[in-house]
Amino acid sequence: MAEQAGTLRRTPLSRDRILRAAVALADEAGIESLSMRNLAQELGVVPMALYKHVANKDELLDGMIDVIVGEIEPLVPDADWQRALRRRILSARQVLRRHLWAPLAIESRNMATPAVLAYLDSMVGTLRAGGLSADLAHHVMHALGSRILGFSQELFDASRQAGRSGATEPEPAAGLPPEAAARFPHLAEIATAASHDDGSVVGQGCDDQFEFEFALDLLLDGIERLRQQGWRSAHRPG
Amino acid sequence: MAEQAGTLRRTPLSRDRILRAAVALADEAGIESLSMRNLAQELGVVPMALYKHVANKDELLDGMIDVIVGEIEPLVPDADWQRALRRRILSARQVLRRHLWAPLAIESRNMATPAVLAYLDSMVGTLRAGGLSADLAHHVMHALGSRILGFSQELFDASRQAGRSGATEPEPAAGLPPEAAARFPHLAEIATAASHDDGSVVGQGCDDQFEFEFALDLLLDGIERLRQQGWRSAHRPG
DNA sequence: AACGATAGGTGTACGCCGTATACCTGTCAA
DNA sequence: TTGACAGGTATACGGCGTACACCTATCGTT
Repeated sequence: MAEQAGTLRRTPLSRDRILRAAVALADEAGIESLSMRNLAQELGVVPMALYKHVANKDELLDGMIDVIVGEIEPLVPDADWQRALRRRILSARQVLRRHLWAPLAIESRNMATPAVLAYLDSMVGTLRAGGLSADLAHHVMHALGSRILGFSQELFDASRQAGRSGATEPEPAAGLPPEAAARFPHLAEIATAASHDDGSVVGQGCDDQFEFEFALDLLLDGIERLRQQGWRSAHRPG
Repeated sequence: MAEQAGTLRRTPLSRDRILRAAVALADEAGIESLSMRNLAQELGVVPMALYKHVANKDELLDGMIDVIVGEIEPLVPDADWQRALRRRILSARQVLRRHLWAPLAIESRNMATPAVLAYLDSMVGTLRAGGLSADLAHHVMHALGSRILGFSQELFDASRQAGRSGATEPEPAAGLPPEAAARFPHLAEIATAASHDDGSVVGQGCDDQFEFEFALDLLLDGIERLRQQGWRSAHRPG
């Protein structure tokens, strides 16, 4: 392409090009194969060239997170704070479904990039505009936690596996193996409960999107109830 | 100690001794400095010796998780499912506060060890005994997510920092720096809200334990309400 | 037109990491 | 006495992030 002899130069590196390539590589090959060396190769460049544009790998990861935060739908004003928040969070979730490595990356970082802070700030703004006290809004942000960014760490979660290898298809196998089902009867029972048409098991028949919305609405409804009651923090009544 | 000349042999390795040493090392020095080499040195042994007792580093991490799951208080029967669950989850949280590396380790593993499954199974048992349908119990387990194991991934969390380095003291600094407070007014506002006697900011004055219980109770109360309503899943009415 | 600064890509090397493989050695059953 | 075997050792390989010294094309200034 741009690699012909002599005169034609390769398109130059830039922080932005690096970040987008890194996101693409993590999307396709999994976060565990995102190394400075692999990334450089992908860009047709020697590894150390990257360091002219990003300080180190941690900063690269921060930049990648900023890229995907930038993909979240902007805030849509709505008189109903619950609806506005819900909509944006579900948009964030759609973004993360395209970038399965992101939860692990976010979890492993220190989280202080301006893009993330701006996103969080606007979410708090929605809460305040909806009539929540600063006090309550504070606790709500903690309660929602990573759900605000569109993910939650499930304890039995097929997508975690998928997030490492770049597998996009939904992992065919592995509910409870039969001998485990005998040892853990309650897990076996709920594995087949809430299954769908196919009567399949957790990880197969279990609808991630439904589980996410179920938990989200449980929280949002509880919060709205507190707001209506004019909830005030009663702890450490100093 | 047991290292004297000739006759006295060093106390022999064992899987258990390795796991406990690994947990101790992660507790003290942070998970990022838990390498097979460091661990071996800690045990006065050559790195490859460990591989006679654990298959590889991933299995080591699984074993470490099992160790800490074993530290969680056993289930205390209670007529009130909410109280029983709450008590055990808060016990799990106390355990994790002693092992700040654990959330990151758990998050990064594939999660299928029998010890964890047994723990989850007993929690589901509590829900079922409390009158929740298998269906509802299933969704509840997803909704609680990692909170069942006593942690939640906060987005602004000082303990994540602490979880990497082995710092045990609660990280003195770092609320919002002043120029950030100007750019993110809502964050600045809630940072000082819900502060305590000292009027300090998120990460300083913010009471982790309170935030955890606030979110937990929000969920548990919402669930109990659903149970009383005889909630049934209405989605995908196939 | 010549030049020096500078931005950006290169090459080499260091010290970590996990772990495969082969080897040694002390213990104990036969 | 022997020989199998469990468990600790020695060496080595390929990968990682990245420090450091180097080269080179570009461009504003003289």
